[in-house]
Amino acid sequence: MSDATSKPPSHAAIFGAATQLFAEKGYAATSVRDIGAAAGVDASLVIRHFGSKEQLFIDTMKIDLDHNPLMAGPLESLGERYIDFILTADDQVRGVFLALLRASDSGSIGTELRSAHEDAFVSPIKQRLDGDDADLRARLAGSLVGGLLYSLWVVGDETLAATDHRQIVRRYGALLQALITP
Amino acid sequence: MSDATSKPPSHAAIFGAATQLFAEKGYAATSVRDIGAAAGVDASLVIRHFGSKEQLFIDTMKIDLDHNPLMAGPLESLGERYIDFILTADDQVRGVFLALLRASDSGSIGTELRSAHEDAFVSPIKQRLDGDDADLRARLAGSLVGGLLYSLWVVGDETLAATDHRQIVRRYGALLQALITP
DNA sequence: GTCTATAATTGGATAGAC
DNA sequence: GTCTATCCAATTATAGAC
Repeated sequence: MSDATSKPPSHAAIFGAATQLFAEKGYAATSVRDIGAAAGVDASLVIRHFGSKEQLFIDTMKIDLDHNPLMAGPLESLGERYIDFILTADDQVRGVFLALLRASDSGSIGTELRSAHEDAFVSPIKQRLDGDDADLRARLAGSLVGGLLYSLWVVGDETLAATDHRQIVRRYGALLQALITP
Repeated sequence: MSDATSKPPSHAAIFGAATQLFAEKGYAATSVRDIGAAAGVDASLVIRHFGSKEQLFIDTMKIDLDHNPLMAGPLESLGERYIDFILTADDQVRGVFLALLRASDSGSIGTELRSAHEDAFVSPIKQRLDGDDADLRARLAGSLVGGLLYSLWVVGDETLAATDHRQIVRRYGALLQALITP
């Protein structure tokens, strides 16, 4: 961790290959052998470097949404801007969200999903809310946002996916806004 | 299907055991051997009767929400009543929803989730909506409802689970109501 | 650090006797 | 209709040579 030689190149190669494969094909459908092959190393190295398949999954599947510019904007339009932001999230975010969701029946992965959900969908909004029911409203906001991802990405509602984003932003954003500024 | 002798008792025993095990432990964690043992028959019978594990899963994991009495009520209070109805759904519904969700990366199971979502969360509401954007509003209602199940059951938001149902019904129901009667 | 070889298990599905 | 026996494929993880 401290000196430059502590992580061999294979470590990064495995990490990169695992990140891509898990996000593309999910946890169960991705074998340690697949990861090793994609990284150009033997499968046993994967375990040696990361301990277990599950640990590697937890290490790689992090949702990294940087919404600083988003959250800094005016509170009155946060609802619409947040939904717009979510709708334009990139493929990697979708892959990680789906992989975490589908593998969440394993205890430690469930914990990981819980904290990812909290960090990405609850806390950012909660920080900008006032009042004694701010916590409840932020959690319902998390449900609302998660529900859109659920119907678009898990269910795969094609009608919704084909709908002009601006319509969804307007209608669904208004609902989110009602939780932010009641 | 037509005469009484076409389905041996083992058929029903397997069906019942599979329904329970899939809902409790999920698709991947339930083996055909587990199902056979729980039904008191050999594992090979499971395949002989249902063709494959996946087919048995699809046959058993049906969400059966009877919301006739709910949907018949006044439209102005449908939002709150629907959320209340969802929050008090029984364990079986939760198990089936979770199992379908987590196994939905298999193509045919994904199709099953799609139709279950449509039948349980979109169509019932859509039938009571008017206007040219009724379809969009019904689909967003489905997202909203699905999102509540997602955060309660998949994420396992314990704060939300410990919150008085009436508070959730009031706040989240109002959002659903805004889609029903804008 | 890296690979070869393999352990140890488990899974779904099938053939064929009864 | 039901069971015994088995096949075949795939998995994660480890031991040990280099």
